[in-house]
Amino acid sequence: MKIFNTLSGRKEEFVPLEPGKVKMYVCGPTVYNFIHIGNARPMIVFDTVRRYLEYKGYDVNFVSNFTDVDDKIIKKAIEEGVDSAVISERYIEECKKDMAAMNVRPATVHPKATQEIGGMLELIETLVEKGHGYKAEDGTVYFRTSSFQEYGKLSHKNLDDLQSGFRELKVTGEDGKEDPTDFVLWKPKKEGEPYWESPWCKGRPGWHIECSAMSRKYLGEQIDIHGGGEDLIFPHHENEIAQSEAASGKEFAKYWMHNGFLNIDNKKMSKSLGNFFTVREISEKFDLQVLRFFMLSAHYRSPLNFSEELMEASKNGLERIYNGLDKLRQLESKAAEEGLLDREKAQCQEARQLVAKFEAAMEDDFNTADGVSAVFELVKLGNSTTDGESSREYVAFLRTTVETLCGVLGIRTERKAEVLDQEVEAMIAARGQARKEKNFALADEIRQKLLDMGIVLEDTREGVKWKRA
RNA sequence: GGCGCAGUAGCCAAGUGGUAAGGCGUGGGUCUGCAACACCCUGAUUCACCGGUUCAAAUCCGGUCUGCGCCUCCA
Repeated sequence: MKIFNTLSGRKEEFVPLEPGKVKMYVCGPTVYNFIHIGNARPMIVFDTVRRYLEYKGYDVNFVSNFTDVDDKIIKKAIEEGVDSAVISERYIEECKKDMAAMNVRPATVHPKATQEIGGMLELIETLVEKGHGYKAEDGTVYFRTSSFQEYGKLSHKNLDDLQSGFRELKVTGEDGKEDPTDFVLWKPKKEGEPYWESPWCKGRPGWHIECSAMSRKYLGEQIDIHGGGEDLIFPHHENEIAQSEAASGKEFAKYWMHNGFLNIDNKKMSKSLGNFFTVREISEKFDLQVLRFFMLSAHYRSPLNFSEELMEASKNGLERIYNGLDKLRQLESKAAEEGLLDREKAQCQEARQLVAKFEAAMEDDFNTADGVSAVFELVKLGNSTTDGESSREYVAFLRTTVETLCGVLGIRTERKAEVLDQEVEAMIAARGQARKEKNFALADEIRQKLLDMGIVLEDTREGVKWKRA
């Protein structure tokens, strides 16, 4: 299996630190609002990575944090006149709902920054002791980037360029920093902000130290995979490496994976442009399975453009898979023949080749777009080689194969069961009766009434189907 | 200014040296009382442009044009 490693800029063969096990950490959201669809991309991408690793038999320890102390959370808390924990707890719950609807499995552990302050203080103390951190006059503790030789190795920047770049920007003069590229490990509290005691001052942790500390606590000093959005490469992940490696003296993460951005109409999503969507808003128009399927339609490292039109296309594509599966399920329940027919043996072989195609795609740096195409080909194989004569074994084989691959992608294959109320049920029955009697005028009248109520009827070979418009 | 990415059919998107996957849409057909649904079939002599390397290039090299990202909180 190959993984593109941001550290080397190349695809590398994946070799876990410990055979059969994978330790992976993914930076989670700051919970000051409903998550937006940009947050959803890494969630879906890395959930899929995790599912594939598990499909391959790895025991995956997957840790993803919630950042629940942050300026934006505090700001919102002040606006609402509540404690900041009220805000963060609220949006953690909402985020979990969205994740469930996107079929993103809960992580093995979801640590919250505010519950992990002890580990952060310990880590900062270690850094200060080793000369990698220092306290400024106002109590702020900074990381001394010049003390870490490899600073810049992830983002492929060199410290000299960074320093000259920063000097031009550095007029704000907040600093007791030794160097403009130094970053905050601990900062003093301001009036009305949540704070914790520390050897330096009452205050709260810097953002970067949170992930280093939580990763260390739950996964140890060295992990296999660290993931997040590409915008986190610098400075966040660069700083995590500096902190973790300066403290432990060991390589922090072996493979760094970064997903590309999600754009709206080819522009970066932002509130000021008015092209900002939360996952919750999207869920009002589309089942979030569609959002997941849409995100998997491109390679995770490519930028992905979001639009309603593209979502509509994904919805139709997903529907094709569901329809194929429906057909297989029906044939399976009615099959006359049990054992495999002769002609079906070759077709099973064809199906196995498509599974191999799917796996090869996923082995190649999680090429989900190619993987999805294998699923479509499997669906076509099912549609075009099965009928009432097909054996139960063949139909069941195709069905379970498609379901398994969808499972790896995290696409749910069970349609939501909806219930009709009795009145509608009765109208459909009445229309059926009218059709039997060839009273098509009445039948069409009833159909129109149902349509006005938002129920669309379809007369299929297997009987009358309905759906909501 | 520094670092980096991308340009493949109407749209989305794989493929990165051996003669263009897949999906959506379109068009045709099958089914159907009709409609709708569904399914099957259908599409690039060509991969932004110009040169070069090679028996062979969408794939490698050089250049041009266009779009985008990071360098500041950001998934």
